[in-house]
Amino acid sequence: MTQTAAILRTGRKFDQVLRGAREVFLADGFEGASVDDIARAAGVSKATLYSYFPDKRLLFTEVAQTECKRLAENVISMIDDSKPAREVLTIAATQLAAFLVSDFSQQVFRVCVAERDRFPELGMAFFEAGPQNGQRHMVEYLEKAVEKGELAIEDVQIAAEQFSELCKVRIWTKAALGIQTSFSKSEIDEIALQAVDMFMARYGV
Amino acid sequence: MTQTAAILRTGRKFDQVLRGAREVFLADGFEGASVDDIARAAGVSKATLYSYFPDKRLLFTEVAQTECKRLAENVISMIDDSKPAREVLTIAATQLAAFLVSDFSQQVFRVCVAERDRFPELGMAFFEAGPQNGQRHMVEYLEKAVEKGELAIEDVQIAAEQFSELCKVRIWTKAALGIQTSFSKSEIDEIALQAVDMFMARYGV
DNA sequence: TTGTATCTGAACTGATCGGTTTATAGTTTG
DNA sequence: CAAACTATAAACCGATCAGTTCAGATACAA
Repeated sequence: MTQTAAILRTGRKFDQVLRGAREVFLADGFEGASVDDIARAAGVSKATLYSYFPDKRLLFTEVAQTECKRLAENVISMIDDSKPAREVLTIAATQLAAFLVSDFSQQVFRVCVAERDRFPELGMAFFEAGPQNGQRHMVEYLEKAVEKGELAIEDVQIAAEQFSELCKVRIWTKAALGIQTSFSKSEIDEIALQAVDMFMARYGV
Repeated sequence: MTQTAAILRTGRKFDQVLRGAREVFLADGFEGASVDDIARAAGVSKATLYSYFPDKRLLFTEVAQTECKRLAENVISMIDDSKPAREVLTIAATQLAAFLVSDFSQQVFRVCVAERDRFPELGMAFFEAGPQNGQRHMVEYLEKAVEKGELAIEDVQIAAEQFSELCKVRIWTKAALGIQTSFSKSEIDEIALQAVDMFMARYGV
C-alpha cells in the first residue's frame, strides 16, 4: 500500500516529474491528461518519465496520495480552545468555508469524483485525509466544550458533520459545478456567521 | 440555447437513440462513453445515430438537458402546506435526502463535475434545474409558514439553502466519493430528523 | 410492382494516446 | 581518458475513437 510498486524515488528528476504530473492531473483529470503533456509540463522527456514511473496509473496514484497528505496537514490547527465557543466556531467556520471552495480543495475533489470508478480507493483516501480527519478534530473540540458546559450536544459526531456541512451553504455547490469560482471575504464571512448562528441556536446553552 | 443546433427531433429512432445515450453517458461520463457503445445500447447503427445528431457533444448536451428537466419535476410536489411546519419539513427532508443520494442524482452530478471544463454551461443548467429550482419551492413554502407565524426567519433564501445542505449531512459526500452507495431507510430518517431538529431550533417560534 | 425514404453493418480515415525503442549526448566517477 | 550512468528527442507501434462512406436491406406508399 505504501510502496505501490517499483517506483524509483531517487534520481534528480523525480520531484520534477511529480510536480508536472500534479499540475496536469489536477487540471485535466486522469483521462484528460496525456503523458506527453505531463512530460512537457515537467520539463522532462517522456522516456525519462517512464524510467521513474512504470505507467500512467501509478504516476497518478502517487500524485493523489501526496495531495491527500498535504490536505490532511492543511486541515489541522484550525481550533483553539481557550476562547469562548462562539468565537472559536466562527474562526473555524470562516477558515473551513474558505478552504472548501479553494482551488486546491475543489480540484482534488473533482478528480476523486470523476475518477471514482477507475480508482475506487482514491475517494476513500481523500475522505479519510480530508473530511473525516477534519471532523475528528472538531469532535475533540466539541467534547471539551460540552465538558466545560459551553455547549449542549447529545451526539457530537453528527454535530461536527452538521457544522462542516453548514459551512458549504451557498458557496460549495456553485464552486463544484464551476458556476462561481472565486468568493469574496464578505461572502465567506456571511456563510460562516449563518453557520455559527444556526449551530449555536441548536447546541448553545 | 433551447435549440442548440440542427437536431432532427422527428424520426422513428430519435427517442431510441436518446435513451441509449442516456444510459451510457450516465454510466460512463462523456469521455468514457464511446459512440459505438451508445449505438449498440440504443439498438441502432452508428450511421443512424449520426443522422439524428451531428456530433457527440450535441448528443450529450441533449441528454443532459432532458435529465435536468426530469430532475426538476421530481423535486416539485414534495411540499404540502396544510400540515404543521415540523411535519412538512420532516417529509421534505426525508424525500430530499433520499433523492440526493439516489443513483440518478449522483450520476448526473458526477458527470457535471467531471465534464465541467468541457461543458461549462452544463453545470449551470443542472444547477438551475436541480438545486435552484428545488430551493425556489422551499422559499415559497417558508414564506407562507412565516406569514402564518409558524416560523421566524429573517432571510428565507439562506434558510432554504441551509435546509437542503443539512439533508446532505453524513450521506452525501460518501455517496459522491463512492464510499457508500446505498443507504437504509433508517439512515435517511436519522439525517432528516437531525436536519429538522436543527432547523426548528434555529427558526422555530 | 415500383419508387422512396430510412436503416444497417461494415469498412475506412485521420487523429490521439499510452507505451517502447533507438541512437545520441551529457555527466559522474575512478 | 574511459566506463557507467542518466537524460534526450524523435520515431514508432498498436489500440481506441469520432466521424464518414457506401452498398445493400427493410419498410412502406402509390
